[in-house]
Amino acid sequence: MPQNDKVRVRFAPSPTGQLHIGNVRTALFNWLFARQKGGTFILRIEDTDLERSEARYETQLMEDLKWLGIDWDEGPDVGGPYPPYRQSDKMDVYRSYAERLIKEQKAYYCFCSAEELERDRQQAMAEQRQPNYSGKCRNIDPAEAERRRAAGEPAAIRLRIPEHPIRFHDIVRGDVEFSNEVVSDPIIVRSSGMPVYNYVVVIDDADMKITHVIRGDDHISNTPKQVAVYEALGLPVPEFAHLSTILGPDRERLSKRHGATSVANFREMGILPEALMNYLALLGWAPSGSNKEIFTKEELIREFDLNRVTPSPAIFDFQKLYWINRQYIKRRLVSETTQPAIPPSYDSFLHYLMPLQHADVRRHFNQLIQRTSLYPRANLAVYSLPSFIDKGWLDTRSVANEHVFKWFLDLVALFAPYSDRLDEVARQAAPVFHYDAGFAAHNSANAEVLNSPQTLNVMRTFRNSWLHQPVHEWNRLSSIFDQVKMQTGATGKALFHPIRIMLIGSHSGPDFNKLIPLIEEGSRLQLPVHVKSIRERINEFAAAQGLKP
RNA sequence: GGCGCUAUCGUCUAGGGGUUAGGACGUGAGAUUCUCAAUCUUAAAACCCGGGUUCGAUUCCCGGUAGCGCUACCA
Repeated sequence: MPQNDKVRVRFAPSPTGQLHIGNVRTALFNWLFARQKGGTFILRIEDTDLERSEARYETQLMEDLKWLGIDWDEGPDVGGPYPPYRQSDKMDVYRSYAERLIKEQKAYYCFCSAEELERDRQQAMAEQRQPNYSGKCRNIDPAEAERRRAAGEPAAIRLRIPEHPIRFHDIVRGDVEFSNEVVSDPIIVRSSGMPVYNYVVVIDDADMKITHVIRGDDHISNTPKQVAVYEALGLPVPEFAHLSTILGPDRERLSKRHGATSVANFREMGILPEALMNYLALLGWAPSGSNKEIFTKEELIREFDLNRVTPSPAIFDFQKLYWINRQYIKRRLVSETTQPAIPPSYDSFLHYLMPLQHADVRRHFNQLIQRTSLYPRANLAVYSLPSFIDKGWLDTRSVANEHVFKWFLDLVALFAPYSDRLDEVARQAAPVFHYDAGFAAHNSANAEVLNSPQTLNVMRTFRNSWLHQPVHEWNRLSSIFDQVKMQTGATGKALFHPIRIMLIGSHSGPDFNKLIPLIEEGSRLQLPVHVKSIRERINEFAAAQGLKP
């Protein structure tokens, strides 16, 4: 075991699909451990399965990690002292180690066919025995084996498992021991010449001087085989830490049918990266005796402790993630308003409010417009509105657009605290963009308010006050409400509910002091979807309702 | 089937031989702003079962049960 050495850990995903949240958690724990110990965090791409590996997943995986705030010191893109960092570039190394093992008789050629092996396995299962390899080729004379190979007979290479129990230490689970009875000689190189995962992973980890192997506990049963490889090769065995599985609400391994499972999914939902990191860190780990829930990245690095990681599997709780996300959304909004030095512009929107990449911002804007214009009787199938934003609209930082962005900023700032996911903002803000007077006047949800005795009077009075105010400055807003209050005697709900129905079609919604200015300002902007002014809304409502002046 | 891992409120967890078993999410109730959301207060809610060790076990040991994983010429 490497002593006094600097910590070196690695995250070794296969680029076969979207980065799964369980793997992200593994990456995070490796990274936190490395950063705390002042060690090295390595990214290695495990693409020995050439059939399923794709280059695009490799790039995406790196982007996902960066988005989350995880950086690496060595990897396929940045290089490092122990290249290559992609397994497919390393085949000859694996082969030469295998030849060495054969020469030292620690491994041997196996001529059994796949069908033969499968038959043995089935039989063992039927007889309720451990399905081990029979050991048939174990004692074939090396010279004989060479002859058969030369004759063209296909052969895999198997490792000779020692005759004693294999034990290793696991930081999360303590000492683990496997009887050699249950670990039968594993294949390390296929008859095709392709080496097998359980073998290459050892060589890679040893070559890269990995000190701690932190990975998912689905590897725990493989570990004895790997330890045997270390020992056969005479390489130092690292420390292991096997992290528990993340489950869905039904206690099955978290998968797509449970909803979001990839980093990309969470990003699209408007989960902030720091919220995701915070939540994931708390899934299977908690600091001693602490009641803290919200941790900055720095706090996580300082307080993380591999020894305190829980061995039991954890169910992924979306509700708690959303709650944490809300905490971070609020924090962002607060820091935005308490830092007046930052102009409320496109840039600040990009960098402070929407923690998203450019493409994401564009998509969120699009969604905002798309969804809102469909409200309220939405047919979600009709989801393709003009993608005006893509046409460089966002990139043109003209003065006019600065106003638009400022307005969007206010819009998001008004509705974001109502949301625990950023993608919810669009839905919340819908009434600003879409106003349907007929719906407002006849929606059954509004019936109770509409039928109450004071309602008509309040609506009429508000309408008159508003329409006869020549200039509606925001500081006059309260005086309008005071007027209506005085003339009708209505207060509280009786006052505000009818007016809100008239203006946004629903009796509940944000504070008028913020909402009305926002609507008025929006109505004067050149937006792709016209925001109806208060005046327009009042008039349309009156027409739909048959309201007389 | 075999082997392995795991087991504190519904969920994430703290704790630990004697505790009113703590916190958070969620849930219920109340307060509050015109409403909803948010916020605040508050309530209900847990040591898987059986043996052993011990004066005492939720905590330590053994067994059972259940869940999950592995059982490949996948990673």
